[in-house]
Amino acid sequence: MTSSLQADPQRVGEVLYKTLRDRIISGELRPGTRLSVPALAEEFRVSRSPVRDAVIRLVQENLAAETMNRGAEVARISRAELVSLYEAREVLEGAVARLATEKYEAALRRSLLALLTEHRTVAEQGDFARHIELDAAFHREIRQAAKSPVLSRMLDGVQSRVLVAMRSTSLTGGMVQAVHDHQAIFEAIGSGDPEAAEEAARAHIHRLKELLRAAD
Amino acid sequence: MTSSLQADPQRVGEVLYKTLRDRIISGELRPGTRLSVPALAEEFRVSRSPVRDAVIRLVQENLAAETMNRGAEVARISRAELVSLYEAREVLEGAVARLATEKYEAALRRSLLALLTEHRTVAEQGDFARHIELDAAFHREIRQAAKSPVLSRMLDGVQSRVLVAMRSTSLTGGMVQAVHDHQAIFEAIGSGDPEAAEEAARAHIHRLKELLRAAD
DNA sequence: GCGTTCAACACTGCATGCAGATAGCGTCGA
DNA sequence: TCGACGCTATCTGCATGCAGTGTTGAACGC
Repeated sequence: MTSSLQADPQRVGEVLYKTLRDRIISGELRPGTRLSVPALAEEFRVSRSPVRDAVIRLVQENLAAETMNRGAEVARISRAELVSLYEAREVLEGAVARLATEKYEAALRRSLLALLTEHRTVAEQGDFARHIELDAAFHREIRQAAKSPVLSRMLDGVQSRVLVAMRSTSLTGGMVQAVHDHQAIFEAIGSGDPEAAEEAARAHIHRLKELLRAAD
Repeated sequence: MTSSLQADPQRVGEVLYKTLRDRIISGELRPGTRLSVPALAEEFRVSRSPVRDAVIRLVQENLAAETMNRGAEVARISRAELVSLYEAREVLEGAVARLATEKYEAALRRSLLALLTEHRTVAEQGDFARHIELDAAFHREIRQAAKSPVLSRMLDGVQSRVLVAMRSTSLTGGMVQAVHDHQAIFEAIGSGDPEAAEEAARAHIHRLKELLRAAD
Protein backbone atom coordinates (compact mmCIF):
# COMPACT_ATOMS: atom_id res chain seq x y z
CA MET A 1 0.00 0.00 0.00
CA THR A 2 1.45 3.35 -1.01
CA SER A 3 -0.38 6.15 0.69
CA SER A 4 0.03 9.80 0.01
CA LEU A 5 -0.96 10.31 3.63
CA GLN A 6 1.89 9.71 6.03
CA ALA A 7 -0.28 8.14 8.70
CA ASP A 8 1.25 4.79 9.49
CA PRO A 9 0.09 4.57 13.09
CA GLN A 10 -3.55 4.59 12.02
CA ARG A 11 -5.65 2.65 9.62
CA VAL A 12 -5.92 4.05 6.14
CA GLY A 13 -9.69 4.01 6.37
CA GLU A 14 -9.56 6.04 9.54
CA VAL A 15 -7.38 8.70 7.97
CA LEU A 16 -9.61 8.85 4.91
CA TYR A 17 -12.67 9.21 7.09
CA LYS A 18 -11.21 12.14 8.97
CA THR A 19 -9.92 13.75 5.80
CA LEU A 20 -13.24 13.52 3.99
CA ARG A 21 -15.05 14.67 7.10
CA ASP A 22 -12.83 17.74 7.31
CA ARG A 23 -13.37 18.51 3.66
CA ILE A 24 -17.12 18.30 4.02
CA ILE A 25 -17.19 20.45 7.15
CA SER A 26 -14.79 23.00 5.72
CA GLY A 27 -16.92 23.30 2.60
CA GLU A 28 -14.22 22.02 0.29
CA LEU A 29 -16.67 19.27 -0.64
CA ARG A 30 -19.99 20.95 -1.24
CA PRO A 31 -23.39 19.39 -0.57
CA GLY A 32 -24.44 17.21 -3.47
CA THR A 33 -20.89 16.30 -4.48
CA ARG A 34 -20.75 12.67 -5.49
CA LEU A 35 -18.49 10.53 -3.33
CA SER A 36 -17.31 8.13 -6.00
CA VAL A 37 -15.37 5.34 -4.38
CA PRO A 38 -13.11 4.57 -7.35
CA ALA A 39 -12.36 8.25 -7.93
CA LEU A 40 -11.47 8.86 -4.29
CA ALA A 41 -9.39 5.68 -4.21
CA GLU A 42 -7.35 6.95 -7.12
CA GLU A 43 -7.00 10.42 -5.65
CA PHE A 44 -5.60 9.07 -2.41
CA ARG A 45 -3.66 6.26 -4.09
CA VAL A 46 -5.32 3.53 -2.04
CA SER A 47 -7.67 0.71 -2.88
CA ARG A 48 -11.41 1.02 -2.79
CA SER A 49 -11.86 -0.87 0.50
CA PRO A 50 -10.78 1.79 2.98
CA VAL A 51 -12.54 4.45 0.92
CA ARG A 52 -15.73 2.48 1.12
CA ASP A 53 -15.29 2.13 4.88
CA ALA A 54 -14.90 5.88 5.23
CA VAL A 55 -17.97 6.63 3.13
CA ILE A 56 -20.07 4.21 5.16
CA ARG A 57 -19.12 6.05 8.31
CA LEU A 58 -19.94 9.42 6.78
CA VAL A 59 -23.35 8.13 5.75
CA GLN A 60 -23.92 6.67 9.21
CA GLU A 61 -23.50 10.08 10.78
CA ASN A 62 -25.56 11.85 8.15
CA LEU A 63 -22.73 13.82 6.61
CA ALA A 64 -23.44 11.94 3.40
CA ALA A 65 -26.57 10.41 1.93
CA GLU A 66 -26.79 7.37 -0.28
CA THR A 67 -29.24 5.97 -2.76
CA MET A 68 -29.57 2.31 -3.59
CA ASN A 69 -27.06 1.37 -6.32
CA ARG A 70 -26.10 4.98 -6.75
CA GLY A 71 -23.64 5.45 -3.95
CA ALA A 72 -23.29 8.46 -1.72
CA GLU A 73 -23.10 12.20 -2.03
CA VAL A 74 -22.32 14.92 0.46
CA ALA A 75 -25.47 15.58 2.47
CA ARG A 76 -27.78 18.37 1.46
CA ILE A 77 -29.22 19.71 4.69
CA SER A 78 -32.64 21.27 4.35
CA ARG A 79 -33.82 24.31 6.20
CA ALA A 80 -36.28 22.11 8.10
CA GLU A 81 -33.51 19.81 9.21
CA LEU A 82 -31.37 22.75 10.23
CA VAL A 83 -34.16 23.87 12.53
CA SER A 84 -34.35 20.34 13.89
CA LEU A 85 -30.61 20.44 14.52
CA TYR A 86 -31.06 23.62 16.48
CA GLU A 87 -33.87 22.13 18.51
CA ALA A 88 -31.42 19.47 19.58
CA ARG A 89 -28.57 21.87 20.01
CA GLU A 90 -30.63 24.11 22.26
CA VAL A 91 -31.17 21.50 24.93
CA LEU A 92 -27.76 19.89 24.51
CA GLU A 93 -25.88 23.16 24.95
CA GLY A 94 -28.09 23.85 27.94
CA ALA A 95 -27.19 20.50 29.45
CA VAL A 96 -23.43 20.88 29.03
CA ALA A 97 -23.53 24.41 30.40
CA ARG A 98 -25.31 23.10 33.49
CA LEU A 99 -22.87 20.21 33.92
CA ALA A 100 -19.85 22.42 33.35
CA THR A 101 -21.11 24.70 36.08
CA GLU A 102 -21.66 21.83 38.48
CA LYS A 103 -18.15 20.54 37.81
CA TYR A 104 -16.67 24.00 37.71
CA GLU A 105 -12.91 24.36 37.67
CA ALA A 106 -10.88 27.53 37.56
CA ALA A 107 -9.21 26.53 34.30
CA LEU A 108 -12.55 26.78 32.53
CA ARG A 109 -13.06 30.36 33.65
CA ARG A 110 -9.63 31.33 32.42
CA SER A 111 -9.95 29.77 28.99
CA LEU A 112 -13.47 31.10 28.45
CA LEU A 113 -12.38 34.57 29.48
CA ALA A 114 -9.47 34.50 27.06
CA LEU A 115 -11.72 33.41 24.21
CA LEU A 116 -14.32 35.99 25.11
CA THR A 117 -11.79 38.82 25.20
CA GLU A 118 -10.45 38.03 21.78
CA HIS A 119 -13.94 37.41 20.45
CA ARG A 120 -15.05 40.89 21.49
CA THR A 121 -12.20 42.49 19.58
CA VAL A 122 -12.75 40.31 16.55
CA ALA A 123 -16.46 41.04 16.49
CA GLU A 124 -15.86 44.78 16.56
CA GLN A 125 -13.35 44.48 13.75
CA GLY A 126 -15.77 42.41 11.70
CA ASP A 127 -13.49 39.41 11.11
CA PHE A 128 -16.14 36.88 10.25
CA ALA A 129 -13.91 33.84 9.73
CA ARG A 130 -12.20 34.26 13.07
CA HIS A 131 -15.59 34.88 14.67
CA ILE A 132 -16.80 31.46 13.51
CA GLU A 133 -13.71 29.84 14.99
CA LEU A 134 -13.99 31.58 18.33
CA ASP A 135 -17.70 30.88 18.54
CA ALA A 136 -17.06 27.18 18.01
CA ALA A 137 -14.13 27.21 20.44
CA PHE A 138 -16.22 28.80 23.17
CA HIS A 139 -18.89 26.11 22.96
CA ARG A 140 -16.30 23.37 22.63
CA GLU A 141 -14.58 24.50 25.80
CA ILE A 142 -17.82 24.30 27.74
CA ARG A 143 -18.78 20.88 26.48
CA GLN A 144 -15.36 19.48 27.27
CA ALA A 145 -15.67 20.82 30.81
CA ALA A 146 -19.01 19.04 31.15
CA LYS A 147 -17.16 15.71 30.95
CA SER A 148 -20.12 13.93 29.45
CA PRO A 149 -18.89 11.80 26.55
CA VAL A 150 -22.36 11.14 25.21
CA LEU A 151 -23.39 14.79 25.16
CA SER A 152 -20.05 15.83 23.70
CA ARG A 153 -20.30 13.37 20.88
CA MET A 154 -23.84 14.43 20.06
CA LEU A 155 -22.87 18.07 19.99
CA ASP A 156 -19.91 17.32 17.76
CA GLY A 157 -22.25 15.66 15.30
CA VAL A 158 -24.75 18.49 15.46
CA GLN A 159 -22.07 21.11 15.11
CA SER A 160 -20.51 19.55 12.04
CA ARG A 161 -23.83 19.33 10.26
CA VAL A 162 -24.73 22.85 11.25
CA LEU A 163 -21.52 24.08 9.66
CA VAL A 164 -22.38 22.27 6.43
CA ALA A 165 -25.88 23.67 6.38
CA MET A 166 -24.86 27.20 7.33
CA ARG A 167 -22.67 27.49 4.28
CA SER A 168 -25.82 27.32 2.18
CA THR A 169 -27.41 30.24 3.93
CA SER A 170 -26.42 33.82 4.32
CA LEU A 171 -27.88 33.95 7.79
CA THR A 172 -25.80 35.04 10.74
CA GLY A 173 -26.84 35.73 14.27
CA GLY A 174 -24.72 38.84 14.43
CA MET A 175 -21.23 38.79 15.80
CA VAL A 176 -21.73 41.40 18.47
CA GLN A 177 -24.90 39.74 19.66
CA ALA A 178 -23.05 36.42 19.86
CA VAL A 179 -20.41 37.96 22.10
CA HIS A 180 -23.15 39.42 24.26
CA ASP A 181 -24.83 36.00 24.62
CA HIS A 182 -21.53 34.32 25.38
CA GLN A 183 -20.80 36.92 28.03
CA ALA A 184 -24.08 36.02 29.73
CA ILE A 185 -23.25 32.31 29.61
CA PHE A 186 -19.78 32.99 30.97
CA GLU A 187 -21.16 34.97 33.89
CA ALA A 188 -23.79 32.37 34.68
CA ILE A 189 -21.20 29.60 34.76
CA GLY A 190 -18.88 31.74 36.84
CA SER A 191 -21.64 32.50 39.33
CA GLY A 192 -21.92 28.79 40.02
CA ASP A 193 -25.62 28.64 39.29
CA PRO A 194 -26.26 25.59 37.07
CA GLU A 195 -29.85 26.56 36.36
CA ALA A 196 -28.83 30.02 35.21
CA ALA A 197 -26.07 28.60 33.05
CA GLU A 198 -28.43 26.17 31.37
CA GLU A 199 -30.96 28.91 30.78
CA ALA A 200 -28.39 31.30 29.33
CA ALA A 201 -27.03 28.68 26.95
CA ARG A 202 -30.50 27.65 25.85
CA ALA A 203 -31.54 31.24 25.30
CA HIS A 204 -28.49 31.76 23.11
CA ILE A 205 -29.28 28.86 20.81
CA HIS A 206 -33.00 29.50 20.97
CA ARG A 207 -32.48 32.98 19.62
CA LEU A 208 -30.50 31.60 16.67
CA LYS A 209 -33.16 28.98 16.04
CA GLU A 210 -35.88 31.60 15.86
CA LEU A 211 -33.79 33.60 13.42
CA LEU A 212 -33.62 30.51 11.23
CA ARG A 213 -37.35 29.96 11.49
CA ALA A 214 -38.09 33.55 10.61
CA ALA A 215 -35.83 33.41 7.58
CA ASP A 216 -38.03 30.91 5.75
CA MET B 1 -24.72 -14.72 -3.41
CA THR B 2 -26.79 -17.21 -1.43
CA SER B 3 -28.25 -15.59 1.62
CA SER B 4 -30.13 -17.28 4.37
CA LEU B 5 -31.97 -14.01 4.79
CA GLN B 6 -34.76 -13.53 2.29
CA ALA B 7 -34.21 -9.81 1.87
CA ASP B 8 -33.71 -9.20 -1.81
CA PRO B 9 -35.03 -5.66 -1.89
CA GLN B 10 -32.28 -4.48 0.43
CA ARG B 11 -28.55 -4.68 0.51
CA VAL B 12 -27.09 -7.65 2.32
CA GLY B 13 -24.99 -5.37 4.47
CA GLU B 14 -28.06 -3.44 5.50
CA VAL B 15 -29.87 -6.58 6.58
CA LEU B 16 -26.85 -7.79 8.50
CA TYR B 17 -26.54 -4.46 10.24
CA LYS B 18 -30.13 -4.55 11.39
CA THR B 19 -29.91 -8.18 12.42
CA LEU B 20 -26.76 -7.71 14.47
CA ARG B 21 -28.18 -4.53 15.96
CA ASP B 22 -31.30 -6.38 17.06
CA ARG B 23 -29.26 -9.17 18.57
CA ILE B 24 -27.15 -6.74 20.55
CA ILE B 25 -30.14 -4.78 21.81
CA SER B 26 -32.11 -7.90 22.65
CA GLY B 27 -29.18 -9.27 24.62
CA GLU B 28 -28.70 -12.28 22.36
CA LEU B 29 -25.20 -10.95 21.77
CA ARG B 30 -23.81 -10.01 25.15
CA PRO B 31 -21.34 -7.19 25.81
CA GLY B 32 -17.81 -8.37 25.15
CA THR B 33 -18.79 -10.89 22.49
CA ARG B 34 -16.27 -10.85 19.69
CA LEU B 35 -17.69 -9.83 16.34
CA SER B 36 -15.47 -11.99 14.16
CA VAL B 37 -16.04 -11.07 10.55
CA PRO B 38 -15.17 -14.49 9.07
CA ALA B 39 -17.30 -16.29 11.65
CA LEU B 40 -20.32 -14.07 11.04
CA ALA B 41 -19.84 -14.35 7.29
CA GLU B 42 -20.02 -18.10 7.54
CA GLU B 43 -23.00 -18.02 9.87
CA PHE B 44 -25.01 -15.88 7.46
CA ARG B 45 -23.58 -17.55 4.36
CA VAL B 46 -22.33 -14.33 2.85
CA SER B 47 -18.90 -12.96 2.11
CA ARG B 48 -16.92 -10.90 4.56
CA SER B 49 -17.54 -7.58 2.79
CA PRO B 50 -21.12 -6.87 3.88
CA VAL B 51 -20.33 -8.21 7.36
CA ARG B 52 -17.48 -5.78 7.63
CA ASP B 53 -19.76 -2.95 6.51
CA ALA B 54 -22.28 -3.85 9.19
CA VAL B 55 -19.66 -4.02 11.93
CA ILE B 56 -18.27 -0.63 10.94
CA ARG B 57 -21.71 0.88 11.33
CA LEU B 58 -22.20 -0.74 14.74
CA VAL B 59 -18.87 0.66 15.88
CA GLN B 60 -19.76 4.08 14.52
CA GLU B 61 -22.83 4.24 16.73
CA ASN B 62 -21.03 2.83 19.74
CA LEU B 63 -22.90 -0.46 19.88
CA ALA B 64 -19.55 -2.13 19.31
CA ALA B 65 -15.99 -1.16 20.17
CA GLU B 66 -12.87 -2.03 18.22
CA THR B 67 -9.19 -2.25 18.94
CA MET B 68 -6.48 -1.81 16.35
CA ASN B 69 -5.83 -5.12 14.58
CA ARG B 70 -8.13 -6.91 16.97
CA GLY B 71 -11.50 -6.19 15.43
CA ALA B 72 -14.69 -5.39 17.25
CA GLU B 73 -16.68 -6.69 20.16
CA VAL B 74 -20.11 -5.85 21.48
CA ALA B 75 -19.81 -2.67 23.53
CA ARG B 76 -19.39 -2.92 27.27
CA ILE B 77 -21.16 0.11 28.66
CA SER B 78 -19.79 1.34 31.96
CA ARG B 79 -21.84 2.69 34.79
CA ALA B 80 -20.29 6.10 34.18
CA GLU B 81 -21.31 6.04 30.56
CA LEU B 82 -24.80 4.94 31.48
CA VAL B 83 -25.11 8.01 33.66
CA SER B 84 -23.86 10.09 30.75
CA LEU B 85 -26.50 8.49 28.56
CA TYR B 86 -29.14 9.50 31.05
CA GLU B 87 -27.82 13.05 31.20
CA ALA B 88 -28.44 13.22 27.49
CA ARG B 89 -31.72 11.40 27.66
CA GLU B 90 -33.03 13.74 30.31
CA VAL B 91 -32.84 16.82 28.14
CA LEU B 92 -33.75 15.03 24.93
CA GLU B 93 -36.93 13.51 26.36
CA GLY B 94 -37.74 16.94 27.75
CA ALA B 95 -37.32 18.49 24.33
CA VAL B 96 -39.52 16.00 22.49
CA ALA B 97 -42.22 16.26 25.16
CA ARG B 98 -42.24 20.01 24.68
CA LEU B 99 -42.34 19.75 20.89
CA ALA B 100 -45.03 17.07 20.97
CA THR B 101 -47.14 19.37 23.11
CA GLU B 102 -46.63 22.31 20.78
CA LYS B 103 -47.61 20.16 17.81
CA TYR B 104 -50.34 18.41 19.72
CA GLU B 105 -52.75 16.20 17.81
CA ALA B 106 -55.67 14.21 19.15
CA ALA B 107 -54.20 10.95 17.89
CA LEU B 108 -51.30 11.31 20.31
CA ARG B 109 -53.61 11.60 23.30
CA ARG B 110 -55.47 8.46 22.25
CA SER B 111 -52.40 6.32 21.72
CA LEU B 112 -50.73 7.48 24.91
CA LEU B 113 -53.90 6.84 26.88
CA ALA B 114 -54.16 3.32 25.50
CA LEU B 115 -50.56 2.57 26.39
CA LEU B 116 -50.94 4.07 29.82
CA THR B 117 -54.05 2.04 30.59
CA GLU B 118 -52.41 -1.22 29.69
CA HIS B 119 -49.23 -0.20 31.44
CA ARG B 120 -51.07 0.37 34.70
CA THR B 121 -52.53 -3.12 34.61
CA VAL B 122 -49.23 -4.68 33.64
CA ALA B 123 -47.39 -2.88 36.43
CA GLU B 124 -49.85 -4.08 39.03
CA GLN B 125 -49.52 -7.62 37.75
CA GLY B 126 -45.73 -7.40 37.83
CA ASP B 127 -45.11 -8.39 34.21
CA PHE B 128 -41.62 -6.98 33.85
CA ALA B 129 -40.97 -7.86 30.21
CA ARG B 130 -44.18 -6.23 29.03
CA HIS B 131 -43.44 -3.26 31.26
CA ILE B 132 -40.18 -2.66 29.41
CA GLU B 133 -41.99 -2.78 26.09
CA LEU B 134 -44.74 -0.40 27.16
CA ASP B 135 -42.27 1.98 28.71
CA ALA B 136 -40.31 2.13 25.47
CA ALA B 137 -43.50 2.45 23.41
CA PHE B 138 -44.72 5.38 25.50
CA HIS B 139 -41.55 7.35 24.94
CA ARG B 140 -41.38 6.35 21.29
CA GLU B 141 -44.89 7.64 20.69
CA ILE B 142 -43.99 11.02 22.13
CA ARG B 143 -40.80 11.42 20.17
CA GLN B 144 -42.53 10.50 16.94
CA ALA B 145 -45.15 13.15 17.64
CA ALA B 146 -42.38 15.70 18.12
CA LYS B 147 -41.54 15.36 14.41
CA SER B 148 -37.92 16.25 14.96
CA PRO B 149 -35.78 13.82 12.98
CA VAL B 150 -32.58 14.82 14.70
CA LEU B 151 -33.93 14.42 18.20
CA SER B 152 -35.64 11.15 17.31
CA ARG B 153 -32.49 9.67 15.92
CA MET B 154 -30.48 10.69 18.95
CA LEU B 155 -33.02 9.19 21.30
CA ASP B 156 -33.05 5.98 19.31
CA GLY B 157 -29.32 5.73 19.73
CA VAL B 158 -29.48 6.50 23.42
CA GLN B 159 -32.31 4.08 23.99
CA SER B 160 -30.57 1.18 22.29
CA ARG B 161 -27.43 1.65 24.34
CA VAL B 162 -29.42 2.04 27.52
CA LEU B 163 -31.07 -1.30 26.85
CA VAL B 164 -27.67 -2.94 26.41
CA ALA B 165 -26.33 -1.39 29.60
CA MET B 166 -29.43 -2.11 31.66
CA ARG B 167 -29.09 -5.79 31.05
CA SER B 168 -25.89 -5.70 33.08
CA THR B 169 -27.57 -4.16 36.07
CA SER B 170 -30.36 -5.30 38.30
CA LEU B 171 -31.58 -1.77 38.72
CA THR B 172 -35.16 -0.84 37.93
CA GLY B 173 -36.97 2.39 38.53
CA GLY B 174 -40.03 0.60 39.76
CA MET B 175 -42.91 -0.24 37.48
CA VAL B 176 -45.61 1.50 39.46
CA GLN B 177 -43.50 4.62 39.82
CA ALA B 178 -42.90 4.59 36.05
CA VAL B 179 -46.62 4.52 35.39
CA HIS B 180 -47.06 7.39 37.84
CA ASP B 181 -44.40 9.45 36.03
CA HIS B 182 -45.89 8.66 32.65
CA GLN B 183 -49.31 9.71 33.90
CA ALA B 184 -47.86 13.10 34.84
CA ILE B 185 -46.25 13.47 31.41
CA PHE B 186 -49.48 12.48 29.72
CA GLU B 187 -51.46 15.06 31.64
CA ALA B 188 -48.92 17.81 31.00
CA ILE B 189 -48.99 17.12 27.27
CA GLY B 190 -52.78 16.97 27.30
CA SER B 191 -53.01 20.28 29.12
CA GLY B 192 -51.20 21.93 26.24
CA ASP B 193 -48.48 23.40 28.39
CA PRO B 194 -45.14 22.77 26.67
CA GLU B 195 -43.11 23.92 29.66
CA ALA B 196 -44.94 21.59 32.00
CA ALA B 197 -44.55 18.70 29.57
CA GLU B 198 -40.82 19.28 29.29
CA GLU B 199 -40.47 19.51 33.03
CA ALA B 200 -42.48 16.34 33.64
CA ALA B 201 -40.44 14.35 31.13
CA ARG B 202 -37.17 15.65 32.51
CA ALA B 203 -38.20 14.88 36.06
CA HIS B 204 -39.03 11.32 35.03
CA ILE B 205 -35.61 10.66 33.53
CA HIS B 206 -33.84 12.68 36.18
CA ARG B 207 -35.26 10.43 38.87
CA LEU B 208 -33.97 7.35 37.05
CA LYS B 209 -30.57 8.96 36.60
CA GLU B 210 -30.28 9.67 40.31
CA LEU B 211 -31.20 6.07 41.05
CA LEU B 212 -28.32 5.01 38.84
CA ARG B 213 -25.93 7.41 40.53
CA ALA B 214 -26.95 6.20 43.97
CA ALA B 215 -26.44 2.57 42.97
CA ASP B 216 -22.70 2.96 42.55
C1' DG C 1 5.38 -27.70 39.30
C1' DC C 2 5.99 -23.22 37.06
C1' DG C 3 7.51 -19.73 33.97
C1' DT C 4 9.36 -19.00 29.15
C1' DT C 5 9.73 -19.57 24.18
C1' DC C 6 8.03 -20.41 19.96
C1' DA C 7 5.18 -22.04 16.39
C1' DA C 8 0.67 -22.68 14.43
C1' DC C 9 -3.63 -20.53 13.98
C1' DA C 10 -7.06 -17.01 13.24
C1' DC C 11 -8.23 -12.63 12.13
C1' DT C 12 -7.78 -7.88 10.60
C1' DG C 13 -7.17 -4.60 7.08
C1' DC C 14 -6.07 -3.51 2.27
C1' DA C 15 -6.26 -4.94 -2.54
C1' DT C 16 -8.71 -6.54 -6.43
C1' DG C 17 -12.11 -9.25 -9.46
C1' DC C 18 -16.65 -9.20 -11.30
C1' DA C 19 -21.83 -9.20 -12.21
C1' DG C 20 -25.60 -6.17 -12.32
C1' DA C 21 -27.44 -1.59 -12.36
C1' DT C 22 -27.60 3.29 -13.57
C1' DA C 23 -26.74 7.53 -16.02
C1' DG C 24 -25.30 9.93 -19.92
C1' DC C 25 -25.10 10.40 -24.81
C1' DG C 26 -25.46 9.71 -29.51
C1' DT C 27 -28.35 7.79 -33.15
C1' DC C 28 -32.36 7.09 -35.46
C1' DG C 29 -37.12 7.91 -36.81
C1' DA C 30 -40.90 10.95 -37.34
C1' DT D 1 -36.55 20.01 -34.48
C1' DC D 2 -37.70 16.89 -31.17
C1' DG D 3 -38.48 12.60 -28.74
C1' DA D 4 -37.61 7.47 -28.19
C1' DC D 5 -34.30 4.05 -28.12
C1' DG D 6 -30.20 1.68 -27.24
C1' DC D 7 -25.26 1.65 -26.34
C1' DT D 8 -21.34 2.51 -23.61
C1' DA D 9 -18.88 3.94 -19.71
C1' DT D 10 -18.85 4.01 -14.93
C1' DC D 11 -20.07 2.77 -10.54
C1' DT D 12 -22.00 0.06 -6.77
C1' DG D 13 -22.09 -3.93 -3.94
C1' DC D 14 -20.54 -8.64 -2.96
C1' DA D 15 -16.83 -11.99 -3.24
C1' DT D 16 -12.23 -13.32 -2.48
C1' DG D 17 -6.94 -13.12 -2.20
C1' DC D 18 -3.17 -12.09 0.80
C1' DA D 19 0.41 -10.04 3.89
C1' DG D 20 1.08 -8.62 8.52
C1' DT D 21 -0.14 -9.09 13.30
C1' DG D 22 -2.01 -10.60 17.73
C1' DT D 23 -3.26 -14.72 20.44
C1' DT D 24 -3.21 -19.23 22.05
C1' DG D 25 -1.33 -23.23 23.60
C1' DA D 26 2.11 -26.69 23.74
C1' DA D 27 6.86 -27.98 24.26
C1' DC D 28 10.78 -26.90 26.86
C1' DG D 29 14.02 -25.37 30.48
C1' DC D 30 14.54 -24.59 35.27
